[in-house]
Amino acid sequence: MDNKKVRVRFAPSPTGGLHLGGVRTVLFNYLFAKQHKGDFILRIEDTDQTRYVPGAEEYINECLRWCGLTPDESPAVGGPYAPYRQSERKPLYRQYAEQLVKSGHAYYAFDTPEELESMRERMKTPENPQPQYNHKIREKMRNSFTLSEAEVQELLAKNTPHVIRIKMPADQELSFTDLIRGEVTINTGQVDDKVLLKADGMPTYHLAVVVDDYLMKITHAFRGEEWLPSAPVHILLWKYLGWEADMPQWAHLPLILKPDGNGKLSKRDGDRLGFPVYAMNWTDPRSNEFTKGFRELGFLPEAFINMLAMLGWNDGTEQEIFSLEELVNKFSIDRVHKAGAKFDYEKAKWFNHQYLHHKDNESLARLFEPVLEEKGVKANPEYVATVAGLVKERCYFVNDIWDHGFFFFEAPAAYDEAAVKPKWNADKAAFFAEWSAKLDDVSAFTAPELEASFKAFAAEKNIKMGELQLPFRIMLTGGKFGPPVFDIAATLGLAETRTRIAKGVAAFNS
RNA sequence: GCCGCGUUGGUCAAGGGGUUAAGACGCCUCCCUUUCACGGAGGAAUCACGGGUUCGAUUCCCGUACGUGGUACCA
Repeated sequence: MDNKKVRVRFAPSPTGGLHLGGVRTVLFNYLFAKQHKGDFILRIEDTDQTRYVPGAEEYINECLRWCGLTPDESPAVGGPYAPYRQSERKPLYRQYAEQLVKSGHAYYAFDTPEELESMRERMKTPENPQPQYNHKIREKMRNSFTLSEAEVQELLAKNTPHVIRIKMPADQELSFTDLIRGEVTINTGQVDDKVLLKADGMPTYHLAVVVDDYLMKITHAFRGEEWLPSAPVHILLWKYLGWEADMPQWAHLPLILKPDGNGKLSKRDGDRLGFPVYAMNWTDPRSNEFTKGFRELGFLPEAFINMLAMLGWNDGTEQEIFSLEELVNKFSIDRVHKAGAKFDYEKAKWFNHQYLHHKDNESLARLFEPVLEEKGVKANPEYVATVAGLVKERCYFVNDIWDHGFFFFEAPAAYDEAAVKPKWNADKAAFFAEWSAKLDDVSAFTAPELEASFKAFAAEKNIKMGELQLPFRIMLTGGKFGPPVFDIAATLGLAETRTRIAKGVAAFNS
């Protein structure tokens, strides 16, 4: 279409934790930008002062950082189009709203909130349960259509609170091309005369996106599907302001839905169904309500990102595991699904499992370090890495390393005696005592050597391997779990293995 | 109510006028392993419905149903 540098933006309002769907929007923006060697911008849309939540912006920054989706321009790092916080751009917007009034595409409205409320009450009918301030109603309200020029000027001069609303055409089919949905047509009569500039002088989203996207030279605008119905307002604004040639291409992303149907996924669903919805832990500073995040639950950022990418997009092959870099290369907006996707936490866990399974032991050990610390365990990094390597394939989360390998850090406190005792006898007790004594002869304290020795001695004693392996495992771990027994013994080392055998034999004998 | 968007197994989904309609998650069976897992081999399970168009529709068109979003001086 043109060879302008690609510039996209993620424009959240700082009202709370960052929803998984928001992160996906960030992701798609980021992938698209990076693929086209373009810029990814973070713009904070804090035009609603009543909804501003302290800390939310920092939280968003941290989420992006954790995910590795860092913006090229943002309130935090600045950039050539600063400021990137709409509240700080406040003085900018009024002139454009006024320009629209002058050109006849917008008008002053002096209706008070109470008047609006009463209008809605009055006009409400079963057929029209939600009356809009539209081309019909505006004839009945207090605005620069119904008021004389003189009256308007007087009200303005007296600083009467007022808003500026767009004048939507009564009946005009407006079409545009959506990168995901193709041609979309909406009748302008269907949407109300949206407020552009609020009484407090702040722009609404509708004015602010258009003005800022223009000023910041945004080329592609990706946003959630919930914006589709108001797209005509934005498109008209681009036209009325005379910027049509610079209008970004639109892409309305499908929504992420509740797993059990009925509606878009919300924080509440996470609480209800037992999974996270926010990227990271979030505590609402007002209500003190705490919400658990993917990060703190043990998700790896690369797994989280990968999972999100596959929620609504695929590359047409059977590949499901993609690095960020691969995603940047392979992402294409026209392969984004049109329909909303129900979130599947089981699949999300599977992604994390995949990443954990294939992560190198040293990194895993580092991630596991805090857990060990919390348990009050001191262990050298090499040892932890070995353990991680042994148990990682059965872990979904980093924390699971403890559940599957705690016995590497502390001797079993109790034994699953029911699994051993029925078949326990003096021969077996003798076997372990003697084998334990022979352990010095093993050429190297490794799993294969140990197994060979164990096997040979079992044959000598004429006891089946199978009869011995389970008791051995239980001596070492306390129960029927863990990696292969000889790996455990080799990792534990000679002294510890011996101690545990002795303790185990004693326990089983009693 | 009105308007927009959507609809392939339970979920994510490939495909798109003629196919045995991929694959993944989950579930089940078996193999490996005398723990669990990993891995491997199988299995159950799908084109919302009705009309067209066509020699032939899951695929194109139109309806209906259902889902979902919007309908704020919130984004």
